Amino acid sequence: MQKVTSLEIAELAGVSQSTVSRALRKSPLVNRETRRRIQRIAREHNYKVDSSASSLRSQDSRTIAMLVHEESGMDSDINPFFVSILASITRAAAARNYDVLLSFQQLSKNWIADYENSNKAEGIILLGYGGYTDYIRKIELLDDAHVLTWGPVIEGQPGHFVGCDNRRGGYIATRYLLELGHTRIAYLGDISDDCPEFQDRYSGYCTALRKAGLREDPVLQASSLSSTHTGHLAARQLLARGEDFSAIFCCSDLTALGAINALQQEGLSVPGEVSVVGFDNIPSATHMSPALTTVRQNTVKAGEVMVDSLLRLIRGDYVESQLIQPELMVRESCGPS
Amino acid sequence: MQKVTSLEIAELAGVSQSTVSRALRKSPLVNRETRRRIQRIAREHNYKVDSSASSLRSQDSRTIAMLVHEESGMDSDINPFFVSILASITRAAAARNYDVLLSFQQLSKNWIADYENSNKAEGIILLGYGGYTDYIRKIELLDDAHVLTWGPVIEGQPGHFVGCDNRRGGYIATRYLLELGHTRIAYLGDISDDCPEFQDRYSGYCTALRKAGLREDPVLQASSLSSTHTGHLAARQLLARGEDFSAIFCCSDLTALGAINALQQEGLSVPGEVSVVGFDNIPSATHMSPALTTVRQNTVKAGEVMVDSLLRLIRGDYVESQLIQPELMVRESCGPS
DNA sequence: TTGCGGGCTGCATACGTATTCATTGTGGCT
DNA sequence: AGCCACAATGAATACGTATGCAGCCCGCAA
Repeated sequence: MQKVTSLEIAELAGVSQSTVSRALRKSPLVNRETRRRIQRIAREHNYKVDSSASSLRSQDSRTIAMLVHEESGMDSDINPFFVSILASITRAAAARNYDVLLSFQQLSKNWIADYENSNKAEGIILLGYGGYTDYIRKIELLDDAHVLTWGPVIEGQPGHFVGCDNRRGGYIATRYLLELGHTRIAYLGDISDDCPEFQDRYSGYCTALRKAGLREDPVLQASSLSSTHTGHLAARQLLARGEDFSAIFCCSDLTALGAINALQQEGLSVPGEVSVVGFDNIPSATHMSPALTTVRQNTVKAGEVMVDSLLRLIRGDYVESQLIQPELMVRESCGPS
Repeated sequence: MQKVTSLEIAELAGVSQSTVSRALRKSPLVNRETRRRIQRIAREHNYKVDSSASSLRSQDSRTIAMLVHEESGMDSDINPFFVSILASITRAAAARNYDVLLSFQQLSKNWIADYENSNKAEGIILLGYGGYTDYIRKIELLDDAHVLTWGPVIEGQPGHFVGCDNRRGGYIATRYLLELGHTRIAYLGDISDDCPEFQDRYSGYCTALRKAGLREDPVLQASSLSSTHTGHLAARQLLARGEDFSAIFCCSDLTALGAINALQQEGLSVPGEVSVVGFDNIPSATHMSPALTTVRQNTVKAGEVMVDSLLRLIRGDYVESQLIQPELMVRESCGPS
């Protein structure tokens, strides 16, 4: 059983190889009936266009690369949020007839050469590089490659980014808690430069507080990354301070998960004694108890926007960074003050 | 800025294109110093071998496809276990200089044609098709493609599978609970033909019980898939029956997560009043409270075994289905009877 | 009748690399 | 000196497709 080529299909159909190629690419040049006949024969013989040959000739691989950042050596908890967005990107690409190469990478400036110069992919999507925007921008400019990053969108900055409107997310979450009557609202999340996205969420939180005539209080903030572990630790830290608070806004759902566990361990009920809002709307947010009220990042839309933007970038069209608007998903983890 | 080819590198190095090609593939035919010079020049000019051309000429794409099953239309909770194994496969492939094409697919017999006949990938790894082994076997035999599936390994059956020794996993989990003195041990998990892996875990559970002079009791079993949602429901169902039990063996960690939530909601403490063992060792098992005692499927090893087996399959070597041995991770969710 | 345009199709070629085969130079051995 | 083995390189070609160009046929108008 050896390889079927367009030449053999051509012979079987009594036409030339050119016509086969044209027929299968649905060129209007070839007669409709001829095309159908060729398609039928191709199908019957299980023929598929050789993608290497096709890519080589047309200089188009119809493939994009998706690089997911991973800390060196860590067998770490991959954030379910990234899994959602990764899946969504993959589906969006498939819907547009693009294949997706997946790779987990540590930070390095070589993947551009590796993927684009080798013609393996037409463009690259970066996930999990939120903390390295400056670095990304430099590479992107230097190698003028087709790179699109999920991360914080900064007005007027060069580079191509798509991200959630984190300020607004932090704002609507906090406003909701304020509306419920809470005034001592804690924030669990890193606020250093390393996590610009969390910084933005915090900034939205501050804005909401100030609009309500309140002020953020350092004593009600504890650092956490996006993991149950750090969420748990941060909540314990907060409790250990003995400060009064009736609500917590968490920088991510995983953080919220860890925090709720810590609270429950201390005998505090959620939402009875403490209200909690998360961020991300990971799938298990629905299934926890209490079901988590959280800020939804629309991953389906995000995936589509990212793929579309990348394809425009590849075509050479002008592409602006885009903000995806979040929305509050009200569930069971919050109650009145 | 136009494309750099091996021909230009050849001119720059004062050699022929053949020599460049050989040098970059580290052929022993080319002189060591020549090779180094060529490598240096290639690096300096950011040259990368065009993978389309290379694949076309050598008939080897050095790519594998990873297909993840997804139910139609569902935006479902992707099991963290699959995420782990997916990541591990990707890393293992990268370590062996293979690229990975990712795709989420519904069940169809066309992907083999799509990936192998088109020369996009040399072989295919299937994840999440545990319930469709018969179907897979048929396709695999018909198209004699290079397909490797994560799923239940059945003695003497054709086809290429790698999977966890689920029977043993169920056995060691249950034996552990028995050793702690429990005698009324419930099982949460589907036991129908649709989930052969869960069937096997159940079978291990039964074996352990019988060895201890006990018997499985239908009243202590409730159906659940691998999700927090169904786990929650199954636990409630069990509680509603009013039967006495002091321990639960769950078919997956997500199930255990949902079950523990349900128990805690009912005011039952874990492990105080009920001991719980899970299956999978998903990352968050460590961070929950109580930290979950569970059966670890070694995803790192699984990924490597799968990639190695697939590559052997591609080379035409003989490949046996393989069982990965699980191990019990003792944490905090179990106590004495 | 001739000429002309439009609808299809075929011919020839190029994409960039890997590899077979031939060739060159070099040194060692008889 | 003559021969051979061996190391290193180059020339030429094939992988399978996509596409510019040329050609054919047919119908229609002049």
